[in-house]
Amino acid sequence: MHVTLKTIAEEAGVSITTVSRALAGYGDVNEQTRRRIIEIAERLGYQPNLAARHLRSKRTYTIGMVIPRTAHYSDPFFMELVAGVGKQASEHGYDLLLSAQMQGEEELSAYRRMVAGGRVDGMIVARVLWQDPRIAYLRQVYHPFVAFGRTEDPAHPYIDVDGAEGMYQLVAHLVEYGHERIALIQSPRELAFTADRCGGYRRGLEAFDLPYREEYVIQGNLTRHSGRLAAEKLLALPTPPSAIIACNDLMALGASEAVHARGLRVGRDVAIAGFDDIPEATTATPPLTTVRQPIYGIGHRLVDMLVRLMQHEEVDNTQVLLQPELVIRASSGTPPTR
Amino acid sequence: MHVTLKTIAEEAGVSITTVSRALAGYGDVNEQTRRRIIEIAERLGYQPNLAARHLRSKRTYTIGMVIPRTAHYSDPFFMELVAGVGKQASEHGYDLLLSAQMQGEEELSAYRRMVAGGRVDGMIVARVLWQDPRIAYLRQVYHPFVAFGRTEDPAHPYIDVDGAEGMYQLVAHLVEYGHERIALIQSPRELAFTADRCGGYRRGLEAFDLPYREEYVIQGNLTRHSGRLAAEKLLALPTPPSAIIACNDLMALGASEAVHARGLRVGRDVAIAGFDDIPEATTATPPLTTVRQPIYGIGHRLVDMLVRLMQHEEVDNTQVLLQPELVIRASSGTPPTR
DNA sequence: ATTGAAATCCAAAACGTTTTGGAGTACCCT
DNA sequence: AGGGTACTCCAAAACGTTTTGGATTTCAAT
Repeated sequence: MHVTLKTIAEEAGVSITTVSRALAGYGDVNEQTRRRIIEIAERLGYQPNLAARHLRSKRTYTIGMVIPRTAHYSDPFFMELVAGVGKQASEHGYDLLLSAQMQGEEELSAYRRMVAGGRVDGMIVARVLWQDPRIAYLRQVYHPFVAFGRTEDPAHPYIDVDGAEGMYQLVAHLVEYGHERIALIQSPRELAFTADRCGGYRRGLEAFDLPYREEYVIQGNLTRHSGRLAAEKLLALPTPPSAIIACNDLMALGASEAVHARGLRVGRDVAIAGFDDIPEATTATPPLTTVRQPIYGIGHRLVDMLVRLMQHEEVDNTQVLLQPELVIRASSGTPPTR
Repeated sequence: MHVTLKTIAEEAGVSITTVSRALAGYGDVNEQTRRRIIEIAERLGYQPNLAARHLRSKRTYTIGMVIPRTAHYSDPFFMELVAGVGKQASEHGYDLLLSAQMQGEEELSAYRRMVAGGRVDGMIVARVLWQDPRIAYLRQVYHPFVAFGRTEDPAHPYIDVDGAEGMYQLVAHLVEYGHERIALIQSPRELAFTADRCGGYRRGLEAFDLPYREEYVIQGNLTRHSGRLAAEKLLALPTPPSAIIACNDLMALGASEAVHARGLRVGRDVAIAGFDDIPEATTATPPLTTVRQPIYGIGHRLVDMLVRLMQHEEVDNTQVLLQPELVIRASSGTPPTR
C-alpha cells in the first residue's frame, strides 16, 4: 500500500495538517510530536506525492527544455548544453524535463504543454530564432525563462556570446596568416545569431580592405553534411577561396571532409575555421581553429539566472553578453614566415 | 486568468464532466456538443493541468533517468544515451525527466523521489552495479524499468552488449597483429560489466596461450585522467606491455595521451584499444580501435521495451544481449606483413 | 399505454497535498 | 477573576482532473 500523509496521521494519532506542518518544519508543532512524526515517516518510507503537491502549491522544482529531434544522431551543441543545464539544475535542487521535438508547431505545443500544463517553473530556450514564436509565447504568458541567444526585437533575459566580435577575430586571424580570399558557410537566416556572425564577417573584410564576394557566401543548415556540400561548391569555383569560415564547428568539420576528398590538405592548402568549440574540435584531424563558446558553463549560468528569476529575486543583469575567445589550432595553417 | 475545465463548462453551458469526456473522446457525448466544446477549448487555448491529471489518473507519460553529476564536463556515454532515449521517448509521446546526482545515497533518493513521488511511469537505469541498490529498489516496489546492463543475481529486464565476446575479439585482434604482452585498464569492480569484460580478456589470453600477468591489470575509474595514470604505470614497468586495452574509450584516450607524453607513437610503438565507440573515437589521433556499442540505438530500444512494460503489454523478450562489433582503426597499428 | 433500450448528460467522490482561520489549553500578569 | 499571550493542534477548503453510478429524455417496439 502506498503511504500518504493520512497513513502517518493515523499511525501517530494526529491530524493530516499536523503531519504536513511537522514535516515542512513549521514552528507551530510540538518538538516531541514532530520527532515522533518524522520517525514514523522514515520508518514507513514516506515519499510525498509530487503531483498533489504541485497541484496545490503551483511549484514544481522543475526546469523545462526542448531540444530538436534530429533524425539520426545527437547534436554535440545541445548535448553539451543539456549536460551543463542538468548539472546546475540539480545543484539548485531542480530536475530537468526534456522533450525532443521537431521544430515548428510540434515544438511550440511542447512548450504549451510544459508551461500552461504547469509542469515546469521555468524554461531554457536555446538556439533563438529571429522572431522567435517560443519567446513570444513565454512573454505573453509571463512565464520565467532565459534564452541562450538574443533578439533585439522584444528584449528578454538572455546569455549570449558576441558572435560579431568572434567572427571579426577569425577574419583578422586569417588575414594575418596571409589569406585574402575568405569564404563563409552561413547558418540559416532565421537563426538570430546568423545576422550577428555574418555582420562580424563583413566588418572584418571591410577592416582589411577585402571585397565582399557574393559567390563566397554559401548557405548551410548547421549539419556536417551541409558544410561538406557548401565547401565542395566553394572549391569548385574558378577562383576558389583559400580560407573557409563556417558559422559552426559541425559545418567546418564537414568542410574539412570536402577538402580531404579533393586531395587537398586542411591547414596547408585550405584554411578552415569554425565556431562553438565543441569537444570534437580538439580531437579532429587537424584540430579545428574556432571561436570558443563555453557551452557547458553557459548552461550553468542560464540556470543560475533562471533560478533567481523563478524565485522573483532581484537580478542585477538579465542580459549578459560574453566576449568570445579565439582558439587557434592547426586547421588554419601555420603563421607566415617573414 | 488560467483556463480550466470549469471555464469551458461555464462557457458551453454544460457540466465539467461533459467537457472532460468530450475532450477525452468518450462516446457518450453528443457530436454537436463535442464540437462546440472543442471549439471553445481551442479558442480559449485550454491546456489540461498535468499535475491534476496525474494525481487523479496515476499516469504521467514521463520516463525518468538519473545520470551521474560529474565535476566538470559531460560524459559522452551518457549524453549519447540521453539523446537516444529522449528522441525515442518523444516518438512514443513521453517526456524525459532527468536528474543529475552524485552516485550513492543522493542518487537513490532521486529514484525514490521520481518513483514513489509518482513523477514517472518508468525508469531507465544505466551503468548497472554488481548488486545494484537502484534495481533492488525498483524491483521491491514493482515499478517498471529497463536497465542498460545486466546482473545475474536478480533477473530483470535489460539490454546489454556481450562484453566478454567484445574483449575476446579485441585480444584476438591484437594477437593477430603480433602482440604478446597485452595489458588491461580495468573499470571499477562494482560495475556489472567489469566482470564480464575482464572475463573476456582472460579467456582471450588463455585461448592464445598467453600468461595472465597481475602487473598488467590496472584499476581505473572510467575517466580519461585515470586512463592516463594507469598507462603511465604500465609503461614504466621493467617489461612494459606492447598493447593496452581499456575497458572504455575515455580511458583508452587517456592512455593515448600517456603514450604521447612518453614520446612514443600510438599504433606503432604501443597499440591501444577501447570499448564503447563514442563519437570521439572516430576523430581522435590516431582513431581508436574499439568495440562498438550502438549507444544511441540502445537508447531507442530501451525506451521501446520500457513503453511496452509500462502499458503491461506482452513483451516477448525482456533480456536482450547484443553482439558487439569490433571496429579496427589506426590505434592498434598495422597488420603484420608476412 | 407501457416497457426497454439507447443516447446524453451530470453530481459527487476521489486523488494527496498545502493553507486558512480558527479552537483549545496552559500560563502569567494585573 | 479577567484578560492577554504563547503554544499546539485541527477541520475544511482548495488545487483541476477523471471516474463512478446513476438520472433524464427520447423513441421504437410491444
